[in-house]
Amino acid sequence: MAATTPTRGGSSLPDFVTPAIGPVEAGTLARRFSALADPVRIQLLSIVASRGEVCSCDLTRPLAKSQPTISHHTTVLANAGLIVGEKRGRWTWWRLAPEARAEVRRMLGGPGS
Amino acid sequence: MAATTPTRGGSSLPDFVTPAIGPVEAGTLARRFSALADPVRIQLLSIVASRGEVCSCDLTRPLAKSQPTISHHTTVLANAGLIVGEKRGRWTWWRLAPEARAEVRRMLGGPGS
DNA sequence: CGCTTTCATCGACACCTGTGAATGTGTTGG
DNA sequence: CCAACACATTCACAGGTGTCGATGAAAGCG
Repeated sequence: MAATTPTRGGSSLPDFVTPAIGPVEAGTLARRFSALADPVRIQLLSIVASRGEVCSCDLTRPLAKSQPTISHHTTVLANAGLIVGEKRGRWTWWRLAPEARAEVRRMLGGPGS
Repeated sequence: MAATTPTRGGSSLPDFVTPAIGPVEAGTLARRFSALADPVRIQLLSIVASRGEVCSCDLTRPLAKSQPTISHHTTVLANAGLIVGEKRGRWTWWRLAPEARAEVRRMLGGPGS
């Protein structure tokens, strides 16, 4: 027999490996990571994080994207629970979601590399 | 005048906001998050992290995916620098990349929620 | 030497996603 | 009121991505 045989029908372990993370939680995590898997959204989050509060009209120029695109990205980030928007007057002000604030700053400025 | 006017052509700040994260670094981060933006890869990483060393043939059944699909996901994770593969005999053994080990465990088991 | 096993690659398909023009909705200001 | 503005929504399209069957390459086994 080989030195170290992969888990076939071995008796030491069940037929299949029990994942430490189940499919449901994996989907939740993947969906959250998907919200961060876009350069525009990373920069958008970075701007919101650095300025505290930003309206959409202040995002189109630095991100060099059209207004519908910016609106799309803010919606994605909001649905992921990373930012929250408040309509004041005719502007929508975006800031980091309080619950995700620490995590976002860790993701962006943390030991990413 | 409105209470708080968005940064238009204001004189207190430059015409456009300087993002705390530039486009290049944003792309790097986004690419890394893209590798985690899939439920199968999250579970795959979780299995590798919990068992230390796994060969591809031990992944097809718990993940309920075909062999080419597993090969695709391991390639993606390896290209992202999250896992490393070593060919021993006819099996390819996967384990967490040493540089990314702490980060991966934080991503999966950390205060993700 | 064949035969099997393990994995990677290719090709094809369905699906998802980022993008922007056009349009709609609500608000402000004259 | 009506015009201008900020933003969301709709629609359409190009490109990316997950998936698997088929095929190929490399390594062990009899």
